[in-house]
Amino acid sequence: MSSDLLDKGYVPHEVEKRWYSFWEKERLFAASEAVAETNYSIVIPPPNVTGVLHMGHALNVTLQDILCRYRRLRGDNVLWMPGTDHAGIATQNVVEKKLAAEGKDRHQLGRDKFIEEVWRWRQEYGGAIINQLKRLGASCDWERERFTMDEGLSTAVRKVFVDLYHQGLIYRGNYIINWCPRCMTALADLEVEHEELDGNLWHVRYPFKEGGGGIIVATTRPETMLGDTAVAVHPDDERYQQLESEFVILPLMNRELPIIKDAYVDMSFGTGALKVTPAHDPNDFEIANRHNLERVKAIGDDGNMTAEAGRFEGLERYACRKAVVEALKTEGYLERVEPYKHGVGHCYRCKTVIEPNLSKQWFVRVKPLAEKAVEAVKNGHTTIVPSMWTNTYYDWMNNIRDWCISRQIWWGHQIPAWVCPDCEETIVAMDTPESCPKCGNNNLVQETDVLDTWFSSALWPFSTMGWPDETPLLKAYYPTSVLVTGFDILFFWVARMMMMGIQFMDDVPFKDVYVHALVRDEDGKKMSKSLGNVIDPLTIIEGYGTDAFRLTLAAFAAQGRDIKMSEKRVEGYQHFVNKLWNAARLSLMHLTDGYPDSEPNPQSLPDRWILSRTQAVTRTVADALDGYRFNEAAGTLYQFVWHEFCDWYLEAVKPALYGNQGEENQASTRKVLWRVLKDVLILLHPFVPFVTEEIWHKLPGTEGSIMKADFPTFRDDSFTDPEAEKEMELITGVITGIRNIRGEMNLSPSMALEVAAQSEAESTREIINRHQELVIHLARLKSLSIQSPGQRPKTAATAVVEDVTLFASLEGVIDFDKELQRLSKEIAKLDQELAGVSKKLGNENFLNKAPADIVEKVKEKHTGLVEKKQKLKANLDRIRQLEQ
RNA sequence: GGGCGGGUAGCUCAGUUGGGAGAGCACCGGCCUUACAAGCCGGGGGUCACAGGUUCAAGCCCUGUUCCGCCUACCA
Repeated sequence: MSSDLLDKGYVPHEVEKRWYSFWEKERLFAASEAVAETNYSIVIPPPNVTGVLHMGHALNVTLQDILCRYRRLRGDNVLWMPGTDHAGIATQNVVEKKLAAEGKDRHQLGRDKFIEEVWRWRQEYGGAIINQLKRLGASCDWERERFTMDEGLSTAVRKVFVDLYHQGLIYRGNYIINWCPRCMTALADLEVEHEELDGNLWHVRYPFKEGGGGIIVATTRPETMLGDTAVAVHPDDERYQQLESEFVILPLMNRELPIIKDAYVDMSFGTGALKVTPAHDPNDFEIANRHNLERVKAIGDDGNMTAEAGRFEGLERYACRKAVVEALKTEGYLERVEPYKHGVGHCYRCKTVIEPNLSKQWFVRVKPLAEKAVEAVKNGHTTIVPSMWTNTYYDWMNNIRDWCISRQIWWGHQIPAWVCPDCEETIVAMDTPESCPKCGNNNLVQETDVLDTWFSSALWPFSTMGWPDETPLLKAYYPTSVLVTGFDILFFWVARMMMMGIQFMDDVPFKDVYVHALVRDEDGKKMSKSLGNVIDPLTIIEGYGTDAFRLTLAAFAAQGRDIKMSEKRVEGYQHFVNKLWNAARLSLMHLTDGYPDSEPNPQSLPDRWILSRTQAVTRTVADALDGYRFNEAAGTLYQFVWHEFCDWYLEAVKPALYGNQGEENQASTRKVLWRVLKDVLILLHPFVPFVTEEIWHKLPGTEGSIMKADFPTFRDDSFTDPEAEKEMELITGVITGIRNIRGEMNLSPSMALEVAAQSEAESTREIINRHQELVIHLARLKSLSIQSPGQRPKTAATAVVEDVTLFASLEGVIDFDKELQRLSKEIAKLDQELAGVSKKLGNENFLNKAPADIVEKVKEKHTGLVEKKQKLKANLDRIRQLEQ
C-alpha cells in the first residue's frame, strides 16, 4: 500500500500526448478490411483544408469518437475514415490573398502555376486541422486519410460527372444564376445567405410611348432598370384593361418597352405593374422566356455597369444605383420613395451581395435523384435522428431546383468537357479526347470551369473507400453505419450524399444520420469572429484537459438543443475527471494484485449493491449510446461514478479494505473493487479516453490498451441483485436520516452519537442489525441499538425513515426549540404530500378507473405517509412535554 | 409567407410509452473525517410561459394566445 502510485491531482497534458502517440504507434485506430457482421463505419465530415478547429468540429468529432471507441469496446470492426475537403473558393481566396501580399495575382501566374501554388500551400498548412483533431483524441484511421483532390477521389468525380452527363442528368445552359462579383464565380442557390436589410422601394413612372401619364413600377434595385425590356401587368387587372398605349418608354434610356400580361404579377403589390429585367432577376427571366423578351445584361460580372447601361457604363453597381436615382429625380420620373425591408442574398464565402446574373453554366437535374433520396428515408433505409429533421429533409428535397455545379475558379476538379472550336461539338469523357469525333479537329478546348466543391463531397462515403474500383473496403464498410453532422450542412452535404450514394452505389450512404446541435457562446449567440465571442477549443484543452472538454460536450449534447459553452462548465467536468483520478488513487492503494480471471463473489451488502448497480448503469449507457443520447450516457456515468461509486461505495468499504473486517472480507471486497473500477474505466473510456487509459495501465491485472478491453456484460443479469439494492436503500436512508439530524442540529461531525433504531418489523430490524457496522461507520456513531418500539430515549432528536424511527440521543446538548422546528418542518412537508395523495384516494373515479397497480402504489404511499407522520407527531409531543 | 425548436429552481438545462419535478452551477449552514478543499456532510429554493380542452390523472396529449431563437421562400 503506497500512495506514490498516483499523484494527488490529475495533470492532463503529458498524459494526453503520451497515450495518443502510443495509440498511433500501436495502430489501434486501424480498421481491418475483413467483412463481418459487426463492421461499423463512419466517414468524418471533412473539414476545410483551410480551416482551423472550432467548437463545431470539436463537438462533431467528439461524438464520432465516442461512438467509435464504444463500438470497438463492444467488439466491432471499426473504420473511421478521416480526411479534408479542398474547399475550392475558400482555399483559392486564401492563396490569392497570400499572393497579393507578395504583390502578385493569379492571372500573372497563369492557371497551372497557380494550382501548383495551392498545392504548395496545402502541403505546408493543410495539415493543421488534422493535428488539432488529434488533440481531441480522435481515433480516426489516419493511415487512410483522404483529400477531395486526391487522384482516386478525382477519378470518382470524373466518372460521376461523365455518367450523369450521359444519363442526361447533367446539362449546360444559359440561365439566371447567383453571381458573386467578388469571387467572380457562379454559386448554387444554397450558397447564398439571405439577410433582411433595410432598403427602399423606389416608385418610378414609365411614361407611355405617346406621352403622358404612364405606368408606375416599384423596385428595390433601381440600377436594374437599365436592363428592363418590358413592363408586366396581370391579365385580369382591371386597371390595365384599356391602356392608352401598348408601350412605355424606359426613362434614362429612352427605350421602348412592351406592356405585357403575365399571371405571375401580383395585383395587390404596389401599382400592380412590374418592371421586367430578364438578365438580372430569376422571375423576370422566366417571364421573358414566356414572352420572348430580349435579355439585356446591364450589370457585368465584375459588378460594374456594362455598355448596355448607356451613360452609366463603367459605374460600380451601387454608385450606379445612386446615379440612377438622382437622374430619375431630376428628370421627374421618381414618384416616391418608401423605406422597405427586403431579403438580400450574400455570398456564403465572402459576404458580398450576390447579383442574379445571366450566365452559361453546368447544372445537375436533381429531381429524379431527390425522389429516390426521399424514398430511402421513407422506407427506413436511412434514419434521421432526431426525427424532427426528417420533415426538413423532405421539404427541401421536394422543392429542390437544379443544382448549378460550375464555378469560375481555378482550384477544383476541372470539368471533363471539351468543345470543338470548329463544329462546336461538346465531348464529355473520362480521358482527354484526342480529336473531335464529329469533325476530327485535333485542337479541342477543355472547359475551364471547375466543379462545386460539394459535388466531390457528395461522393465522400464511397470515393474515400476506393470507388469506382470494387475494393475490399467498400465491401466491408459501405453503407456506413452513421453520419454525424451539424444541421447547417444537412442540405449542402447530407442530402447530396444521399442522392449520389443511391445513384452510384445503389444503396444509401449511411444507415443513420445523427444531426447534432450548434455550439453557441454562453449567452446563446452563435460564435463568430465579428462578435468576438469565439472560444477556441485548444484554449479549453490547454486549460482543462481534453477529457474534461469532451465530457462537457457529451453531457450537453441533448438532442435538438444547442449547446451553450462556457469555461465554467468545463471546470465542473474537470473536477469530475479529478474525482475519478482520486477514486482510482484510493483503489490502487488497496489493489496490489489484479483479479482478471476470478469472478467476484460479493459477500457484503456494498459489494452486492455496487455490482448490481454497475450492471444497470452499463445497460443504461449502452442503450443511450445506441440511441445517440450522449447526454444521458454521460450524465448517468457522472452520477453513478461520483455519487454512488465514490460517495457511497468507496466510503462503505473502507473498513473492509483497511482489513478491519478480517482477511476474507478484505479479499472479496478487493475483487469487487477491482472489477467495478475496471468496468467504470471501460464505460467512461469513450468519453474520457486519456485519463482512463492512464489509470488502466496503473491497474494491476490489465494488459495492453484499454481500447482493446471488453465492454462490461449486461445482457445477462448475473450481478443484478434487487434485494441488495432494496437493503442498501434502507441503510443509506438510515444513515442520511442521522446525518440530517447532525446537520440540522449543528452537531459537530467529530461527536460520535448514540442512536437507537426502532421498528415494528422484524425483517427491518434484522437488516439493520446485519449492517450495524456500516451504519455506525458512515453515520459516525458511538453505538447503534436496534429495538422494537418501546421505551423512547428521553432527550433525543428524531428522524423517520421508511418504517424505522431513529433516536439520536442528545443528553445535555439537545436544543429543544431547534428540534421542535425541525420536526414541525418535516410534518408540514408530509402534510402537503398527504393532501395530494388523500385527494386521489377520495376520488371514486380514480379507484375505479386507474390501473390496480397504480392504486395499490398510492395506497401504500398513503399508509407510509400516515405512519411517518404519526411517529414524528409522537416525538414532537414528547419534546414539547420534556421542554416544560 | 411557410416550417421547426424552445419558454421547468437565481443561472444553464435534463425529464422517450401521461401516474414520484430532477441534475450541475450558484446560495445557506457545518467540516482539513486516514483518495480528493478541484473535496466531504446537511439544507433552502419551482402556479413546469398563459388560457382552455381530453383524462380518474397532464411538465408530457389536443386547441388557442404570447414571447424568444433558428431554418426556408422568386412579391417587385
